[in-house]
Amino acid sequence: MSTRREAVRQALTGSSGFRSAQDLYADLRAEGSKIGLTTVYRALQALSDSGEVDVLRTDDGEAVYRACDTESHHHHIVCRVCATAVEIEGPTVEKWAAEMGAQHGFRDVTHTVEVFGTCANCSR
Amino acid sequence: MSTRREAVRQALTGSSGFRSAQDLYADLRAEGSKIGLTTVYRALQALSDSGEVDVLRTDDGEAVYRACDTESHHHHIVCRVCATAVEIEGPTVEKWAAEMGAQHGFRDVTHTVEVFGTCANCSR
DNA sequence: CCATTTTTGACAACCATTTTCGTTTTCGCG
DNA sequence: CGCGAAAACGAAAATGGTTGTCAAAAATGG
Repeated sequence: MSTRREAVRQALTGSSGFRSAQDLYADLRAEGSKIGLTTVYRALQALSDSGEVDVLRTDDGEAVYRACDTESHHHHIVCRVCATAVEIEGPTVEKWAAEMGAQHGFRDVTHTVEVFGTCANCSR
Repeated sequence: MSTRREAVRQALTGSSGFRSAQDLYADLRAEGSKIGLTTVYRALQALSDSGEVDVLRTDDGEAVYRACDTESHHHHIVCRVCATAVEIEGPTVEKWAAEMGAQHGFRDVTHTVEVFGTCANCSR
């Protein structure tokens, strides 16, 4: 169902790195789609609710989305220049977070980790 | 100088955990201060520029601030109910982030880590 | 085909944050 | 003190990403 949502998913999958809703909207319009901004937001919300995409907030408060290859819990290392993201795993961090929680009496501990850097391409 | 900025700093220092600009504004007004919202924002921006407070974004895009005890790099574990924050250190994570960066050819690697949970008090 | 439900998109509403701008306060200095 | 420049302030308006509204359009299924 819902061709539109599919279009948003593909626009997201087709580009590496984190994209904002407005970015995706612009992309789709540029391709000739008559999609509305509202629908892009709705699609992204649905996709993030179902866990198909990751969401995080930039420092200026914009929400950015990314389609992930794996469904399991993982993190990213994002290039601060070109926004390319590489998925990374961190058993170390997972364990550390859990330990810290226990140590301070916290329950149901979750965490967000984002690593930023300048990728090999962009640092040349 | 700037009595107002001092008032904001104290409002922030006086309360544990992360507070939003609007929260602090409400607090100050409740205390009888005639401070304006604009000034609260300006003060918080100045304080964060000078590194005296930490800033991060909640999932709904609001900016929250916290006065930290130490000036060195560290992270927090935040109660998702009462927003109380405990400072934690993570040599493990620092090392891990650096390693991951090197491994994928990233330079100037930085990272943000936030741990959330329900604190002992609130989980009762 | 028609009725019902779902999806869509233009537009208005929201709300945190920023800008603008005229006023007030602070500060340096005679 | 007293005065003028500079900084700080606050009210109100503007901004901009995101969400809500609602009527039209498309899918669904008798």
